[in-house]
Amino acid sequence: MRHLTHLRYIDVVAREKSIRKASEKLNITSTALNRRILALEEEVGTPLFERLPSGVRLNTAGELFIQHIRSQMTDLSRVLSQISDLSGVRRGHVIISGGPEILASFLPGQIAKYRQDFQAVQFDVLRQTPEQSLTALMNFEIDMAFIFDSVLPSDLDIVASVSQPLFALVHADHPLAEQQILKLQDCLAWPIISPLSEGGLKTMLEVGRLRTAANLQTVIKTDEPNFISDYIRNENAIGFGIPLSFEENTQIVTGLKSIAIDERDVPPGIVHLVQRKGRVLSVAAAKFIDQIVQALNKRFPEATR
Amino acid sequence: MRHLTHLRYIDVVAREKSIRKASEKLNITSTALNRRILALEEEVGTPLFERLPSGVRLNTAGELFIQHIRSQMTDLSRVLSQISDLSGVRRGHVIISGGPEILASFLPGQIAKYRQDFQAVQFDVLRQTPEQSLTALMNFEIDMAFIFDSVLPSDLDIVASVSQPLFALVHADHPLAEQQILKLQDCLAWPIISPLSEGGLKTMLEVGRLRTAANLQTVIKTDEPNFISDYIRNENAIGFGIPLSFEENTQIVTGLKSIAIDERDVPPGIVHLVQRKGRVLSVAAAKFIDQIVQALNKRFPEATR
DNA sequence: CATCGTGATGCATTTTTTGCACCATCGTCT
DNA sequence: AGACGATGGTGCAAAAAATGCATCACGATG
Repeated sequence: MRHLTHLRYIDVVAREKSIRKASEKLNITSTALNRRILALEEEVGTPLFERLPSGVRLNTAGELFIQHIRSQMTDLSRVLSQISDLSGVRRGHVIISGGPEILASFLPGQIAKYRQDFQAVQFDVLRQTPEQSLTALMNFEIDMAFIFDSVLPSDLDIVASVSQPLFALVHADHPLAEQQILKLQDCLAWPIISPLSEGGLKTMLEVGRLRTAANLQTVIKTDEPNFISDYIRNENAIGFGIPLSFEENTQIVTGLKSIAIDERDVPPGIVHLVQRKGRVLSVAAAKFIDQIVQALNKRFPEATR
Repeated sequence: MRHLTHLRYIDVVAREKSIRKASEKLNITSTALNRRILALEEEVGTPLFERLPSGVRLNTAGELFIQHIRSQMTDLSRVLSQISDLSGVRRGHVIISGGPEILASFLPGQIAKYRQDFQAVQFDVLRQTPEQSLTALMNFEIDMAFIFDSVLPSDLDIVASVSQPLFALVHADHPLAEQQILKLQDCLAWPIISPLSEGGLKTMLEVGRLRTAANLQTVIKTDEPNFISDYIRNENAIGFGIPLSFEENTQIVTGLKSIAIDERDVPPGIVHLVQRKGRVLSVAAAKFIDQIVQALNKRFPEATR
């Protein structure tokens, strides 16, 4: 798409903050790229970049303009997606980001299910912090994001929210495995695998620790649900997670057991599925969101809204 | 703007429904234009126009695409307006449409007032039926429209609404001129100037006629407020209009008098100021809307919302 | 059946874009 | 302090793209 190419040039320069770097990435000479930018600035009537000895940087006008460029590019790809949808085959590209909690069990399953029906749809799955996800959304870099237990700015549309209580994860042979519900105090006797990054799970557990004065013995810090699963098969440790990170009936599939933590000890966190406010997604992305929402409603009937 | 030119080509072809006609309008040969379109279709991967012996017509994909094009063009001009606003001078282009009732007194006054502050802003004022206004809004041809007493589709944002009771217009020497309020029956003895086009004023008057069984003697049909003003200076006829079409104190300026019709005879109509839903207007247009809303609130304190 | 108007196409020409070599400027490292 | 390297900007020739002219093929119209 010739049109798109022109726009992409500016976009890459803005991202690379250097004409020469960008020109390499785009496989053209810096001369050509430089001239395009000068020509564009001429047309707009005002410089869009500040020239620094170390490269270029967007000025205010440039920020405004690049925002428009990016919006145009994603808008165009949405339209092309709609057009290709007219001929029957659903093509498209869906870009999603989320934290480690969300990338483990639920999302891969949903994408696999979606791709059973629409094989021509390609997915990009990014692991990002909530802050990264939010700026990526605003820069049109991703279509949607899962945000776990974080404050949301007002320029987002919340597509779905699901309440996620804290669960302890233990081996099926663990002494606690037969409990229906656990107090945080019950966990004191065993080594703990606790979350590493700030926010989300870590905050939840922190709240619990303060409420119950339970001094948990952390032996490992990690955010990876899969690492936790594998580890507690080897030592009688206790890991923590939210239902979205694990299979619906953990024990059958993996020999593990997930046990709810008493909500009086740890109040549930909330996972939001968000998109940029007012943005119209491609057919592929919109349909995928439909599926996600449906799946959430089915699996967490009371916790979803 | 080179970019804009490319897009405009497609847009004009779609409007003219003929490559040759469009090429004349754009001052290029049909060959060049034709090739551009073929190239574009190649890039998109599917034809956008149906070729007919009488010209071309957009197909479904084309409709989708042209919508995107138009949205892009107006979006771009908005961004450029914002950018030029950064340097202090407010430039811009505001396109407004409305029926004859709205174009007479209120709107010219408001535009004049706005241009006192911002001389670099250019206005296009179109006279259109409500239906034309609505399609023009959806096609990004106009920034905002005044719609008088018509049903509004849901893909519009109503910026302001003001209730407009029916007024009779008479010469200052007319026997009825001293009345504070008129029943429709009072008008039977004089020749009537009634609205010509369907909708708006005509509907209001029709409702009154049915309610009161007043058989008004129409001698002239016209929609032009200025014609009505001029005519009733010459014959003791009665015209009708809404406050927005006339000066605030008619009698002083023009020797005419406007007298409210009893609202039990004719319920007031509503004038809506609308824009396309979700569309972000240029700085110039947004500021103008602010001014309009403020002016409406000031002049019709109870009738505005 | 001739005529008119439509979009498409081959080819020469014009315009635009690109690449190379080089310059001026500034930060950085020796 | 001075050499070095990286940055964006520019003159000029080559390459590429867009344009215009003449012409074709097709269908509607009178």
